[in-house]
Amino acid sequence: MKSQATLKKIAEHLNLSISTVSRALKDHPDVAGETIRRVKDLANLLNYEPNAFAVNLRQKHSNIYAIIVPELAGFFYNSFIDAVEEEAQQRGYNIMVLQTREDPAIEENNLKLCRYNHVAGIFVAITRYTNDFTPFLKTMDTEIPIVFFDKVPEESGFPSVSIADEEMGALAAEKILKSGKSKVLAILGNQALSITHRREAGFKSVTEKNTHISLSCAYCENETQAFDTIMKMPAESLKDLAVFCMSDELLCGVMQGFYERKVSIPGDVGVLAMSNGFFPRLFNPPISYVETSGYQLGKLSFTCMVDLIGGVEYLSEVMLRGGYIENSSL
Amino acid sequence: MKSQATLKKIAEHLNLSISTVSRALKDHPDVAGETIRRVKDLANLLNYEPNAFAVNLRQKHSNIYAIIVPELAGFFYNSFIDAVEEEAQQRGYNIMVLQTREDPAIEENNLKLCRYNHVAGIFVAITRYTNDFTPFLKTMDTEIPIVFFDKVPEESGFPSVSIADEEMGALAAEKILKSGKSKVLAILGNQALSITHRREAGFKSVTEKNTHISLSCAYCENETQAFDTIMKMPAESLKDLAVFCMSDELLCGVMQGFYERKVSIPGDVGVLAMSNGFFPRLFNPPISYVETSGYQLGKLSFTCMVDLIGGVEYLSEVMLRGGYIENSSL
DNA sequence: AATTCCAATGCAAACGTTTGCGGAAATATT
DNA sequence: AATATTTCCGCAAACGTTTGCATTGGAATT
Repeated sequence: MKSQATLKKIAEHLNLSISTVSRALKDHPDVAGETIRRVKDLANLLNYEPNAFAVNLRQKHSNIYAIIVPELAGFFYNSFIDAVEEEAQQRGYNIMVLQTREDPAIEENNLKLCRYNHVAGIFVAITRYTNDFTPFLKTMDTEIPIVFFDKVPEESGFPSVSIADEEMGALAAEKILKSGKSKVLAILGNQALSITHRREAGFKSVTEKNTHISLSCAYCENETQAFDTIMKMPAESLKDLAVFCMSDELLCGVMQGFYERKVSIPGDVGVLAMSNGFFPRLFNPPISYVETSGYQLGKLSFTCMVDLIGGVEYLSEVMLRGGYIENSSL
Repeated sequence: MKSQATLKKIAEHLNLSISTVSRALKDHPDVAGETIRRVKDLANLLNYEPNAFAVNLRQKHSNIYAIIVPELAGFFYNSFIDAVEEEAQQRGYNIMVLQTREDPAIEENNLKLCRYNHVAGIFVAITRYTNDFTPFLKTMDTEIPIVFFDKVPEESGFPSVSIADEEMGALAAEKILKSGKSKVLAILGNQALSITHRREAGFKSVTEKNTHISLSCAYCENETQAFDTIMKMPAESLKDLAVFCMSDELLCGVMQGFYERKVSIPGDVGVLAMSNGFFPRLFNPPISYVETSGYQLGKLSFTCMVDLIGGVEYLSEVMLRGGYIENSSL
């Protein structure tokens, strides 16, 4: 039923003008206290709720921030979203989450949706296949501020917030060396991704200094490939080995492989991951990890967004550091 | 910068009326082919994109569906979202995801946002504390169709799509009995939730028929409580025992407990869960489970939504069945 | 008593679309 | 050659707000 209540209807009921009603509802000093009361009472009675379309059309922007991520699955982005949502709520903004499924075409479509809806701002972690940034430039042209996070464009110049991947990679390598294993295997992600480059570079910067250990690397697109990598390893190499997994997804694959092959951790093989902290606890033994906090990344990204909207000109590329959480896998 | 291109500007450039431009862009038969071409060319050149605010204001609804869930973390809702998104994309709709963090106040606020933005429809899994449904009724009053899924209101009368919890609970019990263990422990969720009631009822309907086994139940709010439950069990009870976990979250807690206490699975203790299938693989050994597919639930919910919009009057409460996936934990 | 001032309200334009209706020119039908 | 039909286009209203600028009546100031 219920043709929605509008300012117009309230105005007619009360023999007031639309403008007065509008102002009354926002406690504008120009309108008499008595009138404000009457208007608000009736508005309540009629369940009046402003029409966002009209409001936004008038003010030319909405109070919604968009977060675009490759995948919702996993726990990293969720904590990021939590953080951003907290900040947004406080300021009366809302969050809309979009996922790209690692598909640049969907990513482009999502950006379009954001433009179409004039969102207040966009937080985006790009897909692993994104290399054409014109859709982003096009969006920025419409004055919609964009903050890249986690998966950020390789070439700089965009406002971005990410993990200090090199440093964290180096930290991981140091811990791995301390384990005293003679062989090291690094399970890395897609080679096309800059995040892989950076973590790898950091990791190698440390291992290369120690010539007595032998390092091998495997690049895995996903959990299954990580699993296969472990399954295909000759048995003798599964001794005196330390494995570094640069992501949760890879860790999951690796651990399934180790379970399957019944290797003893940390006796024969030591394991260290980079993670948000959710998955490492699930394994037996719990996995030691270098922490990459999505939550903190979210908080940081939000302040970056606020800066951007405030007109800060220097395009900052912020880096976030995390610590080492020791469990019993190394 | 960039004052956005509008119909008006295009019209002025081409000495046409706004209406003709509008129609041209949607290939209206009333406008000449030649004109259509000219309009579209210029629109492209100027990067014209319609203003959603204006469009929506005019048509009184948006092309966005909202999905409201208690938590994004975990994998169940993600697969649900995937499914709904697939269907929506095909029809030119988009999805906006909102989370309530199990807080009815946030839930109410999210509903408000949906009303405010006149979304095309809402899919909602209610929080575990939701018992006042007036915000939902209020929303339905505004003609926004709502489909409840997974966590649905206890009292019927709302269009809802959920797992056939009783049946699945019974199936789980049957499998557990087949394991031949003499003791059974059921790790159940919050007692206030109808989902808990239903799964428990189904489970008990089977176990009660077999008087020779001893069943105990533990109600756990979260992973930690499940973990604690296991940790507090006397050692002697960890023999000849089968454990049923009604959710992934609880399974995670339980398995950490078992790891910690070094119980042999399935030798001493058998484990069976209800799950989407993601987590069970991660454990050692992989856990057998009764499957509850979020993906299928999503597909089903969408058709339910379409029905609802199509004006189907009978308020259906659809149930989804799943099979048993045998791994090596029981 | 005339002037100024302020408090309270209304007018009207604007935001960018969509769409029913009507009109003019061109074409087809007798 | 007159009428009927079709083809193409524009007018104007409507969607629900917000807001700069009047306007009104009455109180305060001279």
